[in-house]
Amino acid sequence: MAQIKDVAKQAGVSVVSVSRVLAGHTGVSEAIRQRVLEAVQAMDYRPDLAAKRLRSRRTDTIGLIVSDIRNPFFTEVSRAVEDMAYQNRMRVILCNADEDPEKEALYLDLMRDENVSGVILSPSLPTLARFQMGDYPFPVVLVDRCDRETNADAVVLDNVDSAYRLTTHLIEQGYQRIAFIYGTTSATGRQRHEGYVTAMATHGLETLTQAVPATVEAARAAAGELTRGRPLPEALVGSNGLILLGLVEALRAAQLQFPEQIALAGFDDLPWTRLVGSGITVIAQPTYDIGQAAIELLLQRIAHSSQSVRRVVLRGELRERGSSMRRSMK
Amino acid sequence: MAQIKDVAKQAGVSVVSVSRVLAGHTGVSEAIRQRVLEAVQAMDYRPDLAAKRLRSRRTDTIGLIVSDIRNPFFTEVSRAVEDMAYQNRMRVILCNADEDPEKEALYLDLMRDENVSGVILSPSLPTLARFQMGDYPFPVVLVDRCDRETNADAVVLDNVDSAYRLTTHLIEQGYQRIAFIYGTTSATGRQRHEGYVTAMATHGLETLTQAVPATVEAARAAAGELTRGRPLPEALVGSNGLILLGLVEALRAAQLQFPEQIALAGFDDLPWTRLVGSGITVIAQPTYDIGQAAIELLLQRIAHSSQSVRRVVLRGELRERGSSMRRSMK
DNA sequence: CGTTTATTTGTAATCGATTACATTTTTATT
DNA sequence: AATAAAAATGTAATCGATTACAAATAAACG
Repeated sequence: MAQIKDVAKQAGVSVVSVSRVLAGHTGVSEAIRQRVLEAVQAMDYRPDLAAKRLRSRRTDTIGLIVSDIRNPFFTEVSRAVEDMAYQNRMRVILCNADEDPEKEALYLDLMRDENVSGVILSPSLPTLARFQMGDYPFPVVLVDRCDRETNADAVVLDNVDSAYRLTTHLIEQGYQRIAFIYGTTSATGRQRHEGYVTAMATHGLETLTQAVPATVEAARAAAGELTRGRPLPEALVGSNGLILLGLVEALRAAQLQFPEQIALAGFDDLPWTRLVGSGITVIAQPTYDIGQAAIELLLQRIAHSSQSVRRVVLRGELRERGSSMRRSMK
Repeated sequence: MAQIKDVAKQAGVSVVSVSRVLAGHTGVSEAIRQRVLEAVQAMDYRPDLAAKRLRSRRTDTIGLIVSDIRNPFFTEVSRAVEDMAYQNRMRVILCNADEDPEKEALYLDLMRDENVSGVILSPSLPTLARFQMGDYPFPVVLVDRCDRETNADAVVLDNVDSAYRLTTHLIEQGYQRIAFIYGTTSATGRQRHEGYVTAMATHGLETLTQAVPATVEAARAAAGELTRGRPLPEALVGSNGLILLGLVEALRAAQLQFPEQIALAGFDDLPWTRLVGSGITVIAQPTYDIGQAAIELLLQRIAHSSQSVRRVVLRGELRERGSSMRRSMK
């Protein structure tokens, strides 16, 4: 493998000149620049990244710690982050914390070892609660999850508003006994719950909620319970894709037709939501945009470590699906 | 940040001793070992990875290049690879090639720059066709995709057999006009097609196939065409999860009930396959096992670069779902 | 007990780039 | 044309660990 001194010899210049050309520095004559580039081409020279990182004390690597890689929301965010990162000549180390605060801590530690330039993190509740800017030797941008108190750069959905709009939409369709099943694992569930509560209160309706761990199984169990209650809820709303999946399974198990006997709605526009029953009305998240915004924030923060804290709030899009059975009853 | 010489000073030993203790070398007295470990603890010393990698010429990093991170198959494989890698003190760089051979080449190049210890790759067709062991300065293990000629370590599903079993299952249920829609983007589609053809021939049935790019849209279009043909096929089989999704959409668009008017089956046990209609019979892939096997192969190859080439073939599991409408007709 | 051998420990060189600083060359200015 | 200022180039030090090799210490043996 050719190294910088070989290139220098070939081009008849010193190693610094080669280094400067490759770093895109100014202050190097066009003649030398050409000779160096030729030599680099001819020898197919690749700088040794380990050496470069050691001396320059920069890794140009960012860490992405997602809560659950199986959740399509996060895979889409990852895709965006990866695309943007490589466009900016940065590398990505992807870590999947599986909603486990310990794994999260472990990976954050690892990021320190790797001396990353920055981290994008979707924190679990305990981590979020403890989170302090400056706890880490690298900038951190939160995605998907953060709360009012959090003092950190973040990119999130307008959870409260989206849930409010979704709930109001159902109410306008004539539904009144609307139950909300939400995940307690993350801050998003809480916020979406808040929007639901507000919407119900605004319309003078009683709330009916179930807080569960954000898993398909827990949601199924909770929905099973709700469907055995009387009077039967008129609609069920799930706070994310996994929970929504549990709800569908529960309705099938209880042999309840939707939307005829009970309506369904929720968050995350997963491919299957248009295929079950006559489709499920959902709030779609701009996942790619979220990832993109996150890395933009991070790159800005890396460049200007002391700029003011920013929060990017993206709007969820209501996608109405299925027949609106109750509209006539309004 | 503490560095190795600080630890050495604190422990009253030389830097080599510290290095040796941390490397887990033998030939270091218990007394020194203890003193060093104490100092390391006390100072919260973390070796500088860039320096370590530069001098040792090893990165203990593996590259994982998947064809499409949005495909749940690959996210699950990634999860397994990541879990196993970190258990073996290795890092993972995840890259998503989006089924684009150019991106694939780009990432393989990047792996060389990163001086990775090895790579796990799910190759696109062009890359697979050109693939030669020894083309890369690191070992490569293929996953999901390889063909008979490929001379490389690989972990794959028994695609031909699984497709044969799935098709035979349908035939035994009384279906005869069975259409097979398969992706042309990867080797798996071809192989599954082969299993289908063999099963049909064995039972003296005529084949009916559509080769499409492996996307939801293409599958939907192809299925639309098939459903407009007369006589109507009795069953549609999709060669992977994305195609299956396209088939479902096409049937909905054509207002065909399944399995009453036309049956559906395919590959990949995605969560929604049990929720549409009365469920879809599928071949489930042991995704986690595939990832696990891949990294095991890779670690072995890294340890013994000249061992003989291995291919791990895992068996798909038939998961029957939905009512078997035609059994009576058999 | 002296000599050989094995085991610990330490000194110095090294990995391959970047950066601080010094030097030379060029350009601008009077 | 002489001098100051700016630009281009090079020399040497450096990043923080590992490894080759040498030296010191301990164990083994006749």
